[in-house]
Amino acid sequence: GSVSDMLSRPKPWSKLTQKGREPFIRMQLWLNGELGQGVLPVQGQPQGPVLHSVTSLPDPLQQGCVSSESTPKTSASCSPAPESPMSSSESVKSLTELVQQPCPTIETSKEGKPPEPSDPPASDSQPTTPLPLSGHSALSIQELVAMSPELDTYGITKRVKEVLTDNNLGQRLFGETILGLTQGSVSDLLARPKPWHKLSLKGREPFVRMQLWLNDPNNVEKLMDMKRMEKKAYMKRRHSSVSDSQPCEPPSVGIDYSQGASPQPQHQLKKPRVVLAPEEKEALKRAYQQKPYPSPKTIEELATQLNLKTSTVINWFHNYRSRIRRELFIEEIQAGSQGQAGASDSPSARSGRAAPSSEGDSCDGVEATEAEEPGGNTVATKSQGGPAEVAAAPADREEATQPAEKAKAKPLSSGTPGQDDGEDAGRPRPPPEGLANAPAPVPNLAAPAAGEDAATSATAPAMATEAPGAARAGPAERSSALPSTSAPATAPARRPSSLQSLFGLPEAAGARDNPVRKKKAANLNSIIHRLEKAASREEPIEWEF
DNA sequence: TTGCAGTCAATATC
DNA sequence: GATATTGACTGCAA
Repeated sequence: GSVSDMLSRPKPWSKLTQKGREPFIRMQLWLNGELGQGVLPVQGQPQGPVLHSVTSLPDPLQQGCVSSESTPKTSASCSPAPESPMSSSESVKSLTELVQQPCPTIETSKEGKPPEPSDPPASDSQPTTPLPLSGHSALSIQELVAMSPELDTYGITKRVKEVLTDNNLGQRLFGETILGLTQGSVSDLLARPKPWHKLSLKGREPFVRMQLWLNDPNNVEKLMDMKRMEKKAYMKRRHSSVSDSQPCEPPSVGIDYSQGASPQPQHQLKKPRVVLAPEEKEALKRAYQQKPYPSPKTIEELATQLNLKTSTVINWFHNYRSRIRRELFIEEIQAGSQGQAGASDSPSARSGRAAPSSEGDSCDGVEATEAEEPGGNTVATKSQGGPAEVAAAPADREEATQPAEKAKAKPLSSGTPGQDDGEDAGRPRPPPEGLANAPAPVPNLAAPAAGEDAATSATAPAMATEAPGAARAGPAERSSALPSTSAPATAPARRPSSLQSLFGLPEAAGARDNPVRKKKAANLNSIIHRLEKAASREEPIEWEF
């Protein structure tokens, strides 16, 4: 719809916002042949991200390519003759050269504003966001992201971590300066990188930036310089504030923002962060095990029973699903890189990193999944329960996903099945029950009733069948993979070698994770999702608590 | 409307 | 003080 509208009623450049200009830039690039069809599957990718940083570029940078000129000029200004469709390789080559230059990033931010510790990069897309590239880089980074060969995200993060550690550089500085991300995001990214093919274009950007950053050893030096400057600035401020006290720093925490120009009384608006109690988490996890995609009604009930806001419950499920998925990715990667040691190794590896997480909640799913398929049991337990059926298809015990948690739960408590909610033993409720003792009103999601079963069982077989071959179609993957799969899959193939040199990569790296695993995971997600969908549609039976 | 990706930012932990 | 965790939010797509 947007495309149609845009094509039929294009707004004049001058009336477009930066964001609004993006599509035109893309079109121009596409017309120029700089963006091969498959190369920039913008569509596949959740909108705009690609040019996101372009829009957020500091003006000076923008001028490079995304100038006030009419969009069409854009590419022209960046790259040679607009008419002579620069071959991707050529364009890439030029980009490469640009990129290879010592990244101006640091200087930029440095000059622009002394890295004031306090300055919260305006909420908007990091106006101060350092971009590792100069002028043209604005677009270049986008292009690079779109055209880059498959990168080994795991390897990149590993290297980055090493470099940061070796040089005693913090995630915050690195994130804000090089990636334009906050410390938390950087930490998450470094600890749990998603495989390249599962990343959207936007999601790939940080990795490309990291790779570019790694390519130039000088960058480390620059970052260290920045660190020094930051420290200096901090000391200065500290001193000054100590002497003249007041105005500056009381702001400390949340006030930074208000100072800017927010007319609203932010302090009051600030709502306290919700912190779920362990019992609540356990309860939610159990609910998740039973139903990763709870119906609104179920959510409502959960919220009521746990005395939480429904939005909190919803968010929790979203986050949990998402994070479990990521854990799974890591598993894949690790499993893949660690000499396919086989499933066996994963558990340990897992425990190594994920486990640490407190109750290891985050990994729950993963572990389970991995450990997986305790499958067998699931089947048994779930007798007729939805997923259970699926299990029927040996190959796909994947469904274990949900049960997944179980594995994890185990440690928690070899709980007695059925306890708290007076669950009936026979119930499919995942053995994990760790929470048995769960003090809280842990809702017990009973297994779907007959009705659902019917539905599920009906579907299951079918899916099972298709599983092997169509594995990748799994929903989980589907969504995330769609864009990536389609694009990257093809792109790398015909990608100019220059790109490889640019990224200093031997080639598509690691992502070649264990296909079997991938398949299983995809399959699993697919099955679960469908089952849930089907089950919820049925409605007849609600989970019992 | 729902689910997801990507993030932020508060808070917990090391 | 740095890093890890996690609830919430934004923007999209289907």
